Order: sequence, then C-alpha cells, then structure tokens
Amino acid sequence: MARLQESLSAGIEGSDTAGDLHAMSVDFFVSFVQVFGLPKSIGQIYGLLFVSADPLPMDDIVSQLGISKGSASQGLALLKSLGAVTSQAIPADRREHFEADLNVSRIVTHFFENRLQPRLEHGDRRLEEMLELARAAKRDKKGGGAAAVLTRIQALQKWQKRGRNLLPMVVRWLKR
Amino acid sequence: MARLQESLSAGIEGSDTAGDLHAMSVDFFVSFVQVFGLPKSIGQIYGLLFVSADPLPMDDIVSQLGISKGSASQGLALLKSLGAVTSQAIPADRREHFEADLNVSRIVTHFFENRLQPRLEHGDRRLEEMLELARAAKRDKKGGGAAAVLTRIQALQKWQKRGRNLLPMVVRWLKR
DNA sequence: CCGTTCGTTCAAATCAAAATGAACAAACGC
DNA sequence: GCGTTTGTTCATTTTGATTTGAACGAACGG
Repeated sequence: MARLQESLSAGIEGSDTAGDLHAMSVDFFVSFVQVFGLPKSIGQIYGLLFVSADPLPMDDIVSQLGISKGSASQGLALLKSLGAVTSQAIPADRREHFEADLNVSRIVTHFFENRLQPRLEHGDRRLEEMLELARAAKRDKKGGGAAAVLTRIQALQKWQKRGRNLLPMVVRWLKR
Repeated sequence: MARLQESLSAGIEGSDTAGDLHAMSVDFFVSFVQVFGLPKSIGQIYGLLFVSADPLPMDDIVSQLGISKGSASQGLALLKSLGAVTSQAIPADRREHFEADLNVSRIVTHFFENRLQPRLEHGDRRLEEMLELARAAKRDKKGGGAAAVLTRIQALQKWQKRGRNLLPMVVRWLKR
C-alpha cells in the first residue's frame, strides 16, 4: 500500500483526498472478496479500478498497487470471467484498458452458480450414496444405531433440498 | 483417513459398509464446512459424530480421525459454540461425550449473524467515509471523474443495503 | 522480417491459516 | 492431600494457497 499512497500523492497536495479514497476502496474490496474466499489481489485490483475515473492499463495497476505482473494478469482474468471488469479500447494505445463494472447481481449470480451450485449438486450425489450404504447397514443389522443414522441422513437431505431451492430465489431477488 | 478405515473395520467384515459410510460422512462435511471457510478438522469431527450411533468421547474422535488432541479440543469448542454438537453425560464415565446436533438453521443463522453481518456493518461505515471523501474531492474539483466516482459509490451503497435486507429474509426462510 | 511491447504461464518462494504436541490446569477418585 | 485422567492453551511446525518473477509467445510497428 506504501506504493499506492506514494505514487498517487506524489508530493502535490497536503491532505491527499484522492489517495485516501483509493486506499479505502482497495481496502473495502479486499475485505469484501475475502468473504467469498477469493484472493486479496482480486480485491485490490477491483478496488483500484472502482475509484479510477478512466480505464487503466495493466502496468498502471501493477505500479499503483505494487503487485506483480503475474498477479495482475491472473487477477484481471478472473475478474473478467466474473464480469466484474471489462476491457475498453483506447485510441492510439494498443494496451488493454480495464474498467470496473458495477454489476453486483451478475457477479453474485456467477458466484452462486459456479461455486455453490456445483458443490450442492455433488453433495446431493454423495448423500444419495450415503443413504444407500446406510440402508445396507440397516439390512445387515450392522451396528446399533443404523436406523437412527438413516433418519439423520434423510433429514439432512431435506435441508440440502431447501438450500437448493433457496439459491435461485436469492438470485431472482437480486436481479430485481 | 487411513486411521479411520483401519480402526473401524478392524479385520472383521469384508466390504466394510460402516467404514465406508463413516469416510463418506467425514468427506461430505469437510467439503461442506469449507464452503463457509471453516477448517477441515471441524468437518471431520462433525462428519464422524453425524454417523455415530452413540455420543463419543474426545479420545475416540482423536483416534478415529487421527487428528491431534489440540485440534479436537478446539474443533469441538467451535462446534459447541455453533450449536452443532452438544455434550451428553454418560453414566460412570466422567469424560465429556459429544453428539452431533442436526440444527441446520441454527448453524447457518449463527454463521450469517457472526461472520457476515459484522462485515456488512463495517462495510457500511467505510462506504460512508468513502462517500464523504468523494464529495470533498468533487468540491475541490480534484481529478476528472470525481462525479462519476461519487455515483458509483452511491450505487454500491444501494447494493449494500439490499444485501443487508436479504440476510434476515434468508434467515427467516430457513427457520420455516 | 526483426525488435519491441504486451500479456500469459508456471515453477519456485512467500505467507497465512491450521494442526501439532508438550506444558499446563482442573476435576476426580482414592 | 496425591496421583491420575481429562481437557485447554499456545508456541512451533506443517500445509496449502497466493504471489512472484523469469521465460515464453503473440501481436504489432516500422
């Protein structure tokens, strides 16, 4: 962050409102993305773009945030795939310029559909298998609480279904 | 996991239905808790208790999962605080015995209220500060896009509010 | 074409979160 | 009380994820 402050204020004004705002935005989005278990660099990049008046080329991002070219490249790739940044063409400059896209419902939807749903579905399958095994165990009269375990698994399945119903509702609600 | 299989099947039956079920449950809950960014050990412990007919003492958990006493102790403490396990007294055995509590809505609610809400509220405050700075920047005519940034921050605030409204709705829905 | 700029990839280094285990404290039985 | 069992704490170690940076390839401009 030293880098950020430094290069932005560059010995001009005293209170450096712009630099503070940049730093805050970076901070804000870093903790935001961490809620979703995404790497910090993602938040830094988005935070910077969010308060930038114009689209920035990658090397500006690298130098302003003091991160490596590799991180920036990978981070921007992910952000693009999330629909959170878009590239803008700037006349007479062949570098890609990136702009933050405040597309919250798209981003959250993407997150749900790509990170949560697959897990839920995989979970479904495994629960089904567990149920099968538990039934077998009960038939074979293995162990004392086979019936109790069976009941538990079935209860869990109900919750799983509930969760799977909830997600689309949330997505719909976010979309309006 | 070698430990789990080993101690459970203990050279009795061939196909080891019970051992498979245990392993699967552990697996299932490990990936479940990881969605919420909780440590793996939490999932292991809960997964084991979930398919155990009777409450287990800590040393059983330690030996069946092959984890350390420290992990088990800390993990159980967290699970208790989540209301996900409860201790049962077993006559003539002074060790604490733990039982899985299939209390999904309580657990998820706890997660929302303790992990998400505080972050959202902290975010609120920071957004407010950012807005203040952006207004100042605009007044001082710093930078070209001060007005655009202001608009963005306000839009973000709207989304933040939306999110904060959504959470209680989700919680209510989960509770019935 | 050839040199330069831009961007990606991936093995290695770094870093933070979690697990370990030894030391400690508390509760019990004798 | 005194030794033993049970459970917690916390400094150290381990592990896994992220970041780095050097090497590479592609696209452009002259």
